[in-house]
Amino acid sequence: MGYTIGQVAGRMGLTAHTLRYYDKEGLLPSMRKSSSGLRVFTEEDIEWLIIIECLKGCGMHLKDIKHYIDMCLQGDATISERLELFKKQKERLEEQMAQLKKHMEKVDYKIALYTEALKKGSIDSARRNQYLASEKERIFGSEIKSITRP
Amino acid sequence: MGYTIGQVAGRMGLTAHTLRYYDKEGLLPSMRKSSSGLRVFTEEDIEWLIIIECLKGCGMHLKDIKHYIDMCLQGDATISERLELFKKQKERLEEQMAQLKKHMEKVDYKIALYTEALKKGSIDSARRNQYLASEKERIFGSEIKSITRP
DNA sequence: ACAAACATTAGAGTTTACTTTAGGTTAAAC
DNA sequence: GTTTAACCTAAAGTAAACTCTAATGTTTGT
Repeated sequence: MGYTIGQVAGRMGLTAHTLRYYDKEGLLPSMRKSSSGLRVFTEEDIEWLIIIECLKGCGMHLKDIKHYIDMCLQGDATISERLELFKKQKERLEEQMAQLKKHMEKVDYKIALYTEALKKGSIDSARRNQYLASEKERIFGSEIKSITRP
Repeated sequence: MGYTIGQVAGRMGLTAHTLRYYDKEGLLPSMRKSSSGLRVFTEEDIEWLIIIECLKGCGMHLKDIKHYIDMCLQGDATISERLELFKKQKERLEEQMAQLKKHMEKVDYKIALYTEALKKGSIDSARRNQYLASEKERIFGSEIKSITRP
């Protein structure tokens, strides 16, 4: 009673290759093989896969997922550690979110600039040079005097 | 009159390796070398670096940055294409943002679950099994009947 | 004039999460 | 009973953006 790797792959939206890879990486602790060496997926394996998908859905790396699985196998003693893991993950996500927002601001600025340029037919080089000058000032301080273009 | 690779690297917060890599990838179109083969960074090179940093700050891949630089070199004729590039980048960022928000929701759920578990000393296996069951239903439909754990 | 600090190159290595390939074994269908 | 579809392993390949190595060359300071 069980599923073949192909059946599970199809159902889970993964490839058989990926499932073998997960197995090799120790993400499927309940995996068993038939006498002839074929993987037989049971309910338990599928549950682990669902957990893996959930954690991937948290943006977690496979290494951390592996660590989580190992902790699960150790039982309730690791609950606080598992909570910590998710808290750290939340921090990571928040950082990424902040980063994305900064990126978005820059992109919006560029879109505004180029939308304007498209109207005029050429980019506003005064504005462009002003940006470069201020960045140079920020990065090089007073080391650079000339900020004009050759 | 110019800067050495080490000076620029230090000032820009990059390594000399990275600058050589950028040069090799064609991201520094104005790079010149001294008679003895050493890179001499001019104002213009630094301006390109500032532009590269800005675009990296938009979350853009180096390949797209290279493309952008090539378009800049072609002048005002490419303005509308450059605008398109940033609009596409904005879409990409919005997608990533949506993804991150989904991740965050899942992580928050896990934190709630484990915070509760920590209080009780063990995880709520009824709740856990309910989640697994609903996911299995979603993924496998009616194919799986038994949803209990061995 | 010579050492220390800094530069050069080509090319190999790193990371993550797969994906592909090659060469074979097993199971299902007819 | 044979073809074919699906499976196996081990190992190499991929992408991005560096990062490092080794062997060598150049510049600067004393």
